[in-house]
Amino acid sequence: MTGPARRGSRPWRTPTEAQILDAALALLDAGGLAGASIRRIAAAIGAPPGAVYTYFPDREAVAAAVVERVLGEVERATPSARDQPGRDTIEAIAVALRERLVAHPGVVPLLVNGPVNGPNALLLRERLLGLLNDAGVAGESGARGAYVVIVYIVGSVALEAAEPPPVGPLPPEEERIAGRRDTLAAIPADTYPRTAAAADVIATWIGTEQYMWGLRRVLNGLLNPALQ
Amino acid sequence: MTGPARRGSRPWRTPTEAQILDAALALLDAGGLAGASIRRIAAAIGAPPGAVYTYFPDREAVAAAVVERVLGEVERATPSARDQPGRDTIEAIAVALRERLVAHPGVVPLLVNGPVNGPNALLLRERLLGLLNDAGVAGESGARGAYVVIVYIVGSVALEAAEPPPVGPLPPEEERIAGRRDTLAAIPADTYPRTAAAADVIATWIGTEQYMWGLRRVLNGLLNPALQ
DNA sequence: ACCTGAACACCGTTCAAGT
DNA sequence: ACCTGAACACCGTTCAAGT
Repeated sequence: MTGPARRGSRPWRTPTEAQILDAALALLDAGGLAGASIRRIAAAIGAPPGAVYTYFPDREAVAAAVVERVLGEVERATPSARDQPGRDTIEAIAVALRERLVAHPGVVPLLVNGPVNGPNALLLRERLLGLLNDAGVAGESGARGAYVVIVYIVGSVALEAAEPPPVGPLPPEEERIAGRRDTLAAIPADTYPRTAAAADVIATWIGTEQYMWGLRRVLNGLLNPALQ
Repeated sequence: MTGPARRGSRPWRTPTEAQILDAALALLDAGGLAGASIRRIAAAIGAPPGAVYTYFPDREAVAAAVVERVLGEVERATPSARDQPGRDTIEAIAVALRERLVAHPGVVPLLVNGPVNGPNALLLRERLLGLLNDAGVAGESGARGAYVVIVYIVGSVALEAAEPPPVGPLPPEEERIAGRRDTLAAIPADTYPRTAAAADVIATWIGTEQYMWGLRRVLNGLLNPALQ
């Protein structure tokens, strides 16, 4: 933090830093992790590869900044909303996180390839801790419950983004579910009878309905006093 | 499937295939994803880089085979155990999966970088579907519930393995928790008051106790008839 | 028929040499 | 003081040339 304080809503110190992150995100969206090389990012902004190292120490730092940018979008998409119950706001954050990350599936592997420690990540964690408290779960249970919610969100999005195609934007949800249904239809029912019987539901595992279904059960398990 | 049928308990057709996977897993353990290059794998078995392509079409196929090998260890570590309730066996599988994956943290990113579709993965899914059924949750709820369990396991392990150091074996759990406690102690309490207040619990998020705590709540939410 | 080893088109990162 | 562009040490993958 040697530069001047950040001003207004622009989160990056220099135009070039923002240009690099714009280019990195666009390349991640278009070509996945492999497409977002330092050399291609540099080429996209018309600079030699080495120029990137004026602003970021290494590739990992660029990745971390891209994650931070996307988490910032989630932060801004879910205003504090102090008037609704904590549980509803937790669900709103979970929905916004999935929505933003599925919109940028190339970013998802970055969540898992290294620690997520930026200010926006810390802010989301802080908010979740408060919301669990608002929902009636305080102290150690609140802190443990917040992590279960994080695990559910990250795990869901990671498995969803790991589906083919690994590059380019994800097709619409119905299309991906239809593709899974086709794949599942080829599974031998004699070897995997339960899978075959449940194929139509398994096809929808990566969809919004399953996400909300699971989120509600997870929150039930966390927030119901009878189950503590 | 053009080769001869697989014989006995050896899951790989040729010694060289097994050699490649041994070398890949050892390199993943030692140096993470970046350390397990095709060229290094080939060097480890004393072959030119191109030799790997006699057995695997590309790097992704090697990665998928390594994942399959680790999932096979889980399969063998959790015999069917038809005499205990479904819930207990689900917990046993969840424990075994985490144990095997944390032992090979370099394998974890592979779970998320592409689809996991091998026979051992399908077998684990099949077993989970049956166990949810045994635990009293059938039909659509059983199929949805199985995925929530998978999401919880994969999400937990992914976040745990994403902690530094990204290469080499993970230090003992207590050591990693102590490291997290030190990091968390540096977080400004005025900006993140709830994080600071809960720091000692947050430090343990990556530990066995949190994993079991969350697993039980998740299963409570899934298996309790009153919450369906 | 099979495998090798060289080659191709890339990487991330560094750093002397220029301005 | 800053940036460039070339260089270094790597990649994954292909394939002609050998045996």
